[in-house]
Amino acid sequence: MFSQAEENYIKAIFHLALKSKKGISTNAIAKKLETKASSVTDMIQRLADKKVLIYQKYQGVSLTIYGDQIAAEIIRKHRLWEVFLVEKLNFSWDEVHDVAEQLEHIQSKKLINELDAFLGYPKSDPHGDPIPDKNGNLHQIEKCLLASLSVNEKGLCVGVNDSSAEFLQFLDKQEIALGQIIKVLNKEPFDGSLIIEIDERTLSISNKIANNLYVQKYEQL
Amino acid sequence: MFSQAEENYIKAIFHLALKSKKGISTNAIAKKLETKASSVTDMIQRLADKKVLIYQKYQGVSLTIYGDQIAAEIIRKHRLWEVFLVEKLNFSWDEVHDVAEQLEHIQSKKLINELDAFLGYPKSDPHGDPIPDKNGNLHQIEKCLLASLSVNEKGLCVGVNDSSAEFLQFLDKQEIALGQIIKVLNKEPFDGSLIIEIDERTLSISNKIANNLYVQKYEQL
DNA sequence: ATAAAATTTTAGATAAGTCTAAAATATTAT
DNA sequence: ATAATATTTTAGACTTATCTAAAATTTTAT
Repeated sequence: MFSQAEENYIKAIFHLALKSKKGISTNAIAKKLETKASSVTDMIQRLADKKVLIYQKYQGVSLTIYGDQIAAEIIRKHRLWEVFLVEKLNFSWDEVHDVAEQLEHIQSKKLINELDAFLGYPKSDPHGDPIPDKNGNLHQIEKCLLASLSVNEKGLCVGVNDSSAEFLQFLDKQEIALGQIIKVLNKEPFDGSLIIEIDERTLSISNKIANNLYVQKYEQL
Repeated sequence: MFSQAEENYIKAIFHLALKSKKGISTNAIAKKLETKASSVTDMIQRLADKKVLIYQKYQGVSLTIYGDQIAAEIIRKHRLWEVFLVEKLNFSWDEVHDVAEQLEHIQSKKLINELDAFLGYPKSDPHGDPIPDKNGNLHQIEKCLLASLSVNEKGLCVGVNDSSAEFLQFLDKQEIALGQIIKVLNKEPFDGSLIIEIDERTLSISNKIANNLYVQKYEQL
């Protein structure tokens, strides 16, 4: 059994490890959790004692298989609760995060498995991120950034890279949603912006937007 | 904002106050929360500083109006979650308590009000206890103990006094459930046991059982 | 290769919440 | 009314999780 603080560290390290492959630095964890490096050192020493991660002084950490398993369970809970909030309780996709951060710490195997069934065993959360199954297996779908598509390629909008409320609200305002087909009409070399066709509309989107939207290339569908 | 520990104290004091009217003693709180009297003294001093309760050394405590309000919110959350667990997630009424104890601490006004709507604004939880409304108003229905009925009186089974898993499982085994009509056929003066008619069956139940089942007298229906 | 800069760890402090043991107060019984 | 008993509070200690400031180590730049 882990405290909420411990669970937050485990989850943060798991997310950081997805993007880096190398040992996760103390500072990276501190930044992610908005805390001080010294606090991180304390906590990772404790988590190392509990066999959740491997730690060598000054060399950063990496989760053990056990640690990965725990992280997957927390992420499963977080994402299932997000689906629940959006599908059943009328939350919008930019409102779910803080509440899911709380709900992910509730301890009850039955609760989460029944919730999974109640929701119809969803495969991904409202932001397109995959939901680990009961055994912690995370099935990543084949996806790429919209920015990586070439002119005239089409993609199915399947996820967001940035889940901040600002970005999600921007997408809402532009009526860009998961499940839509996006075709790249043109790419501007100067600033990396894209002209896209979506839902029979033509839109211009910045490079930053295109680098935060995931699509599944059309030929992969 | 209150910590989970503080919320647990507030709720415990609220429940104790329902049954006693006088100031709630340190020992009573310690017993209810399975902790030590010295820990209780520490905590009630902190809660008194926060204006949640009135405290005079050696004289016990009583919640302020503010404290009552907070207690009602926590109880509202607890009971709404219980309804959710039973109605949507296939929990039985003897399984909900521990999970609801965790869920009641989740902070989100929107969450709880949407949950309330999603459940169809239930008036009582699976044990027949009333659910406070948004404003903390608790609408107690007219009810009495089954043991207090006279021979030949009928009552609608509306709640339990003891919510322990053992008692609830006993009721399940005997197929006694809320919403059923119970008629008292006979009362045994020697041990206080009752012969009752329920669901076209005749049952003998002990005095202890009859003192833990709430009914609404037939003429009040 | 060594100095400067950045990162990480250690040491010591703080706050919440708990505990045990001892002291203070209140209650009960004679 | 006073002694015995029970309850409550205080004092001091412990754990978790955090912080600041200083020391240790690693990385980077010249």
